[in-house]
Amino acid sequence: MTTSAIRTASLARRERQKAETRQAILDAARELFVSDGVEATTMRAIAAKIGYTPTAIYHHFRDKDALIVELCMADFSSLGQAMYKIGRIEDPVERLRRMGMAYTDFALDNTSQYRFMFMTSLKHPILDAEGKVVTSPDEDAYGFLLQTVTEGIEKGVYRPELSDAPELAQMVWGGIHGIISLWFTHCDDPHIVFRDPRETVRTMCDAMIRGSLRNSA
Amino acid sequence: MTTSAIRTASLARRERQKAETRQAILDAARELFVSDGVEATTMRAIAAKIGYTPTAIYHHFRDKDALIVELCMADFSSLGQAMYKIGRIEDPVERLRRMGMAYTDFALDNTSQYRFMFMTSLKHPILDAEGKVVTSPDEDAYGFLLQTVTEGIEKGVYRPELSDAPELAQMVWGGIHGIISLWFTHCDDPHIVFRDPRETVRTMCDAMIRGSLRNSA
DNA sequence: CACCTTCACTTGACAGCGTTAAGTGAATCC
DNA sequence: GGATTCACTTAACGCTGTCAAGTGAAGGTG
Repeated sequence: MTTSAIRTASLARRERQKAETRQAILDAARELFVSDGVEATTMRAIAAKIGYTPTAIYHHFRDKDALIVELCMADFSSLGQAMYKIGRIEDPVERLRRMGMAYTDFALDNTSQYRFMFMTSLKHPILDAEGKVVTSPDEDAYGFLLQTVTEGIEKGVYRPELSDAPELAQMVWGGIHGIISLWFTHCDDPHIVFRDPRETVRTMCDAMIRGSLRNSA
Repeated sequence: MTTSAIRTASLARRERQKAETRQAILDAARELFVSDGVEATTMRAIAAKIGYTPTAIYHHFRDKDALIVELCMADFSSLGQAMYKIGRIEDPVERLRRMGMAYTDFALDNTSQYRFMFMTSLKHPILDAEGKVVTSPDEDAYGFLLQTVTEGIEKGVYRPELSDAPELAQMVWGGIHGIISLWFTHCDDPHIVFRDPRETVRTMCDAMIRGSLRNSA
């Protein structure tokens, strides 16, 4: 074994060890984050869970936001996968409907992640290791949505006045997001009897799509 | 002047003075709250603005949430007034549409208040002086919405499968809320070109209502 | 082998937050 | 004139995210 080979081997081990602690931080953070939510998850608690001091975390993540963003990004890949499957549906209208329901399922199954990614304003844009702005999975999902409504517009299935793809996409996304987020923040409100958000979303999708189609069936 | 008259007079003065400080706290808090948002508004900053110590505030308000809830309640009366005017519109469908737009205008004109009341989970239910749960103006507005969709259902203007008033109300409320809240949290996102939320809401209301009517025009 | 460097991690703090128990002093009451 | 009330202050508590400086083991190099 040459000296350079030894160097690279030990370097590799060091990096592997660092990656292991990094992963340990992520695992501990995920557990707390999912069970307690963002704000109740403290750097001190994460550190204690893996037997480090809080400051150790800062050698692996810029700040708390960066740590949690990384957590969420990993979970969001499952949304991406669901969207990918749905992408094979030919009819852009049926695809849109299915995307809406998949999005809803994801939100209700990953409440902490959803709350953080879509109901919080981040301090910093998401950056990768080289400092470039990252295209996160939720933006992939948005691109997917945009493409789906664009296809519908191009096929002429929507009413002529609904020709703006971003507006249409934001209408659908916003609408679904609203039912979900209102439910998250207000489902304990004693004054309001909340309906199952999944059913309300379904009703909304049906109504919104029916009202957007050219030949309103 | 009898002794009891003196007593009530001085009592009244004391109470008036206390009410004045209370109002001063509210005024200072509103200014900071509107310009900086909830989280950036600290008890210490409010107190400094009126020349008191932070603890003084706790003689007038249970905690920070209670103070801000009271602020918001006052501002929400303008939404209530707008709703009241709209209530005179005969056609429940047109009324619904107008309510949606009034709600949107209110949200975009009172962003801090809206964010706090609808995008935050409160720790405690809102209580009045006697400790009873308060019916806040936003719940009045919800009741208004509920009544409007109920009227539409009773008049038979909506499709027969849309017979659940709470679901319909939550669909409309949630839909509008989603566009607004998504815009609040993500309008600075470099990946997404956001359309004017007012226009997106209008498009959504048109589509949702058209898709909900029995004789889809 | 001995010295030097690297760097993951710790120590000990800082400034800020919401909140509270105890104290003060002026106004009020009897 | 002494007792009482109470709006407000003082001084702290425990918590947060975060950082500058230090430590010590591992690895590199003469």
